[in-house]
Amino acid sequence: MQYNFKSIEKKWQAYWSENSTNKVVENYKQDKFYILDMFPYPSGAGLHVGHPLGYIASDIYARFKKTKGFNVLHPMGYDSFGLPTEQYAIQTGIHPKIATDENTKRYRSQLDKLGFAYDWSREIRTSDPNYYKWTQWIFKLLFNSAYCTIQGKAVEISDVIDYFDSNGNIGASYFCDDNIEEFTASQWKLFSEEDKQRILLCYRLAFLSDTMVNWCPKLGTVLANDEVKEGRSERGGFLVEQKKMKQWSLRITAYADRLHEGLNDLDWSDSLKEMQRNWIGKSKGVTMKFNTESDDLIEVFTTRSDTLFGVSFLVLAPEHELVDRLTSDQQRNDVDTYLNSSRLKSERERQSEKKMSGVFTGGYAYHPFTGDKLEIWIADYVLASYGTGAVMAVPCGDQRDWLFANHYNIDISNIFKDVDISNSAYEGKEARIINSDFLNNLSCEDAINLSIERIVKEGIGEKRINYRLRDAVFSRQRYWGEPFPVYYLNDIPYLLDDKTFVTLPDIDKYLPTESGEPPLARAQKDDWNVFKGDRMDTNIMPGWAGSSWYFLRFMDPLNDTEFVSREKLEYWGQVDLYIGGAEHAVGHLLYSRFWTKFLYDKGLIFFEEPFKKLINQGMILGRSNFVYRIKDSNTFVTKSKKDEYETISLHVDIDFVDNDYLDLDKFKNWRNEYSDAEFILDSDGRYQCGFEIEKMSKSKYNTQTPDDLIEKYGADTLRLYEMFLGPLEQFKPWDVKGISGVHNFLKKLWRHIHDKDNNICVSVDTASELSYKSIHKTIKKVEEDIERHSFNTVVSTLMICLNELIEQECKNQSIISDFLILLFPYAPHITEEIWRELGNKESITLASFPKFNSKYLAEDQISCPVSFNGKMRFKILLPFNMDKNKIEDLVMSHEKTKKYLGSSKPQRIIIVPNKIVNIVF
RNA sequence: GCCCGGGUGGUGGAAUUGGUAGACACGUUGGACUUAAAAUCCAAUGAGCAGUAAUGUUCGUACGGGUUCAAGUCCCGUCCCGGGUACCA
Repeated sequence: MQYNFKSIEKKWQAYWSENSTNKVVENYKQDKFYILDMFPYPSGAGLHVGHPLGYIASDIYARFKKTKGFNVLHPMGYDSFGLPTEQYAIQTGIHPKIATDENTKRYRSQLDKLGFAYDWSREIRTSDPNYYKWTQWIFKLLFNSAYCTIQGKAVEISDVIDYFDSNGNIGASYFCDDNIEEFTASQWKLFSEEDKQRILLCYRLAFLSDTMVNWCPKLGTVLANDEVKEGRSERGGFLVEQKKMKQWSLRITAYADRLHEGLNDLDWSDSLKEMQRNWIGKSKGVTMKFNTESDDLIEVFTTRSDTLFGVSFLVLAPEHELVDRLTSDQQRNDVDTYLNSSRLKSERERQSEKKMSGVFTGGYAYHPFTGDKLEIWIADYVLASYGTGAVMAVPCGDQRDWLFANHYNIDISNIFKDVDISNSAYEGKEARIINSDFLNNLSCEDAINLSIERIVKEGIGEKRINYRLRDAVFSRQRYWGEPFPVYYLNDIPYLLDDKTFVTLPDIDKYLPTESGEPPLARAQKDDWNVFKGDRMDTNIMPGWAGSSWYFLRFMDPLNDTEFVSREKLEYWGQVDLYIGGAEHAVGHLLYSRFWTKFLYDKGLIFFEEPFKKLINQGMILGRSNFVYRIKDSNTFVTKSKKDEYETISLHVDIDFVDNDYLDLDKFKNWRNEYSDAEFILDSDGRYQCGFEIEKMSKSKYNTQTPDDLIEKYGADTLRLYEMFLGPLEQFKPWDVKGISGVHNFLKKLWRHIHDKDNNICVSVDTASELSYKSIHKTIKKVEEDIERHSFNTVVSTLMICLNELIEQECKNQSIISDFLILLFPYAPHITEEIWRELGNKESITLASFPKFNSKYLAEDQISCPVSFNGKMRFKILLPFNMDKNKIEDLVMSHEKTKKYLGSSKPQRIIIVPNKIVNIVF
């Protein structure tokens, strides 16, 4: 009998489950470590080999931290609200709850087979009413809060009321809002209750407003900006259009600056932080007011106030509020035509159009410094929703302005020294400024500073920071999500009281109503667990609502009176390590940070950032195989001969292919149409398939489930192999070719310490010096590598160590035990089995990491002199026990060294064991 | 266009601070064991040149330069691949 992974893995998985080995209990005296995976959306397709990659890494790190003495929280749950399940419900009529239950069951069994050490008693599902009632609770907090720009934090809505009672809101930008009405304190007091509510709605962090939204007709819902990729829905790939609708939004823009600044201290990858920075899009600049002929003020925003004297005209967005007043009678017709045509264009069409288009209003403005008369144009390359919706056009310094000026024959003046702008604008920042009055001869940076100073001093404008980030649309017109704890009276939204939450009502059909209302409008009065006012809110929250705070709930998932208890919150704190895919860079990861900062403001949690360290695991790509069918025939030709024919390439299931060679019988049996297929083969009688690396997908027949591989090699092998594939962060194609290598490693380990009858055979005699060297070298390297999350190199290190122990015929029990503990995080089943065979009563999960002893760590290598500088210092890598004369000889005999030293002798030699050494001459 | 990554044998990848490039594994080839297969074990394996051989020697980390006694690693320029993002003023 050899290494029987099937029975071993089954046995220990059952044991761990029966004995709740992985249950985590708060131990306030022990150091904690919180490690989290991005919880999965339980789709119908189940897991493929790409999914567990991050889970394996986190499991390894969690187990490792446990052997290092930490109390490790490593929970798992499901992000179980979402679109695909609902689409499935529409097609089949099956309630999303039932489909979700089935899918999670399947996920669970797949995860269990991999031997993960999750504490399943803490499992949460976002679609569980006991969970989402707390999501609703946070929504209520957001609704009852506003953002005070002076204090720089969220405040109670009652603070806003107090402020209005004594100050009104004239002039002050004391709170973040989207209100345009101004009123005095006395006017405020005279408003009706309804009017007050309507105004307050403009100040709440969760607010209802008419906004341009991304409407996806095919999905029948609105989408957030991060759910739209290149004008299409991220899920489904349907066209998305712009539409004005009354929607819930969250005022994330209030937090733009804190979200931007907070990135600096996070231990996240640079690329990911950069993505968030770009998404927030912070730009520092200045606003400037231009007087017009008609005595209006046009306010523009610019980051390049140094180019102030290069302005040749102004451009307004078509939606700008002054367009109508500025248009002259002669131009009225042209302007109306242009406005109509641009209104008909979707955002996408506007953006895809490369040609500049615009129209002259007939109006003029005056340059605030030169007094020059500037034409005012309208063009849709200026966006109404960014900055002030108007720009000062500097054709010599901005390519868009240059193209526009060129197209409409507007003069282009040059303010850059020694720069040719006849073919394009100069967008660099190196040139000196000329033709610019008080900015002449300054560098770009100095000119920006001086110009801002003057602009502010003369009262023409003020410093301003703009953000690209927009408020997050928070409602969806779908069914399978969190309902809002909101009812309406006279079309004004009111919250349900503190203790009341809405459970998702059952409905007969999951489609929108005939009148176009969301599916929840199908629910009759009695279908709701609570019904107040004229009507209930029939929107649901977006997919990211539940996932924006789930890491908090894991600390205390069963708490019925609080979202999480203070005590547990204080103990577990921030997530120390978060592992997941980079596709959530500007969605989930930004929203979680936003909610965390908000809850921090409310004094409910004690940290401002949710995830201290983040690792993005790279996607595992599939390797698809192709066969080549000769056109209009049922004959398939091998790869090497395909160019001799006119062929169509077809995806073929990778199960029928071994090492790119097709199993002809399996292929023929795949589908009826192939049963009498004919083949043109290679000279060796085989059919070779083509291949391509693509995303794993069912339709490409290139998915590989973990289940098949576990069946064939066992979970321990799969875990080791997924790590062995390469660096965690890297995108890599899945390829099973190498799996036999790690499987052999486990078999070798088994054989090394078992005899022919499969009995454990180790020795208690003292091992050789060499063997201690091997194991201690390995202990050191494994610890360092796991700590720096280099999970792939650990596997090699362990393989080398085992090879050495085998060669040394070392079966020393304590060395083997140490080795098992090192291997345990990667391969928990086989190590647990051997651990018990060695006579240990307790599970290996309770073992502690072996202590490394530096006395076994001498280097054997000698390298040549390595460094030379003017002071005649040399660096040399050598064993620390080598004597000085020998070193001297070594140095003196080295060819290149001789060249520099001639015959002089070293004066002093400084030796640092095992390190590079300085030799002073 | 802009911003981030990255480019190392036939393949996946090592090389942690500039210090023997190619660890470890796959694959391939040859051999042992076997009636045979599977399994296992041993050996060779970056390229070129010289040699019967041990061995010696030159080239070699996308390309071209540079710094250094020493460069896969640092600097400058070019090319290619991947990701993000875009009329954001």
